[in-house]
Amino acid sequence: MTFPANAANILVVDDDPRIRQMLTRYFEGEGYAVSTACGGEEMRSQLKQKKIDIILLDLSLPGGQDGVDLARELRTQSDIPIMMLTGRDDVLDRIIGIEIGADDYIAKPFHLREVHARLKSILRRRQPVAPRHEGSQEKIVRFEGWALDLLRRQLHSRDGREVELTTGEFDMLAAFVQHPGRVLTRDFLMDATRGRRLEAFDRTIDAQIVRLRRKIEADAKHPQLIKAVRGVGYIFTAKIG
Amino acid sequence: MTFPANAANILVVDDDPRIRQMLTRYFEGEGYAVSTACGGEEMRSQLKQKKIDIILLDLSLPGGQDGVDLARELRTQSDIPIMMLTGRDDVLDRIIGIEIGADDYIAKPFHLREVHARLKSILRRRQPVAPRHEGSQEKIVRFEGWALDLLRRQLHSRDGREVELTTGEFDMLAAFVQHPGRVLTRDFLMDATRGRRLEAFDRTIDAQIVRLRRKIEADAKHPQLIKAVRGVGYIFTAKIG
DNA sequence: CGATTTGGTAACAATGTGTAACAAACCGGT
DNA sequence: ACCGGTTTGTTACACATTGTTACCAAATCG
Repeated sequence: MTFPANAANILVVDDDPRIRQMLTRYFEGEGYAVSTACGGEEMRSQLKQKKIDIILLDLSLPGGQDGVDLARELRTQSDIPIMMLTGRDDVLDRIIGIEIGADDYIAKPFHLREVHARLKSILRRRQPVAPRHEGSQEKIVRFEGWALDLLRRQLHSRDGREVELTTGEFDMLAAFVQHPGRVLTRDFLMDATRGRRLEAFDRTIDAQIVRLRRKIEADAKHPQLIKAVRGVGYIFTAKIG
Repeated sequence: MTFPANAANILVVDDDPRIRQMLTRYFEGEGYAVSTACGGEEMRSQLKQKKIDIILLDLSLPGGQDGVDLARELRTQSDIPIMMLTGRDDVLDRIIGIEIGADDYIAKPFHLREVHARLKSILRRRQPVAPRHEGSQEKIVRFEGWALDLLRRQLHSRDGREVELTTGEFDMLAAFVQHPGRVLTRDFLMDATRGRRLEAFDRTIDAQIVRLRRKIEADAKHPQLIKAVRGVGYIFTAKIG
């Protein structure tokens, strides 16, 4: 299942309630889910309860454990991205933060937009996009003389010749062969092939269907493989071999 | 094999040529073999070529990777003793150095005799350590007739001939073979190959992809190994053997 | 059967990638 | 420090792909 980048869960760990509130307000406004903790104890309990995607951690916390300790502790247990918030813009602070394993560092006072920008950057580069299919073994799907290689993203026709598919065409066809004989809604296809939502009056899917049909249907006027289901979406009607 | 402490191979990593020269002259005068590097790149290539017994490493290096980064990287790959050289005698510096895994720490400006004394001390401590177990495990990845040696940073073609890759090309290919069948975002690739962030309108990755393709794709016009995924990044589509 | 809705498609706009050419940075050897 | 050869980053433009709009035809409805 995909979600927009800003559906991420943020955990803010800072002893200053004003900072917590500021960050919470801002990021909730941006569509994130925000949890807060004022110290290590609370942080641990939050982490146990919720799936946190990134932690904004104050470098200097009161009490026995400051941010450095917490960050180090976190690193031994998980690889949740950490962005350190610190009082001064000091090279040494930065070195410490990065050394501990923080993914970024930002000095107070900070601009919320900058925090947001960096946070997005971290979330993006942290992990490559989820695989579209599991395993690196052979995954070749055959139908009506065609052979679609899901790993190599290649389509071969009956005579073994490769038919080049664009990114979008391949993703679309892959979605179909993985759900043969089922009606796939435009919403579903949009999510599967573009990872986006379908807007009102959006003909993106239809246009892409036309393009795909032109490459794989014997007679694009009378499609045999991909048929429209009026008012719903499309269905892949070939038998998978 | 044992050797007299003075026969040790020293690698000096510092961007300041005066420092390099000073240390080289002195230690060569004392009977050591001295190699130098002014940055991370050179350090790695020296380490590949020569058997190094101890590294004198400047804490603050210009460029993307400073001494802290390098020390951390080194520690993940070997246990060669490291003596950090740093600009100030700062407690924090010391803490950082030791935390990274440096064996000792000395502030500039230093007396050569003191460096020598500490160096001997470290080497004495290290003597009993078992000989390096480099290559104890090969890391060779095969795909489509190619063989990529991740430790030696070499690529061999089907007929065993070596194809020379630049640093950037190798890093890029290494990132791909380690995540086969996954879409890698430009952000991810930038982080993995340059350790930097992707700027807006940054075509660095694309340019590097072109260069890599020219070396490993049979037909760069119709890439089989590295395919673009529109709007996202690239995917390595070969089966890893 | 005419009105209305929905899908098919062409045409074009918007966006993204491929690539050459050049500039900048880097490296190894004086 | 300087120099020549590499390598990498940037820019510009060509080309490819996708998104949007408009219009037509087919299907559906009353």
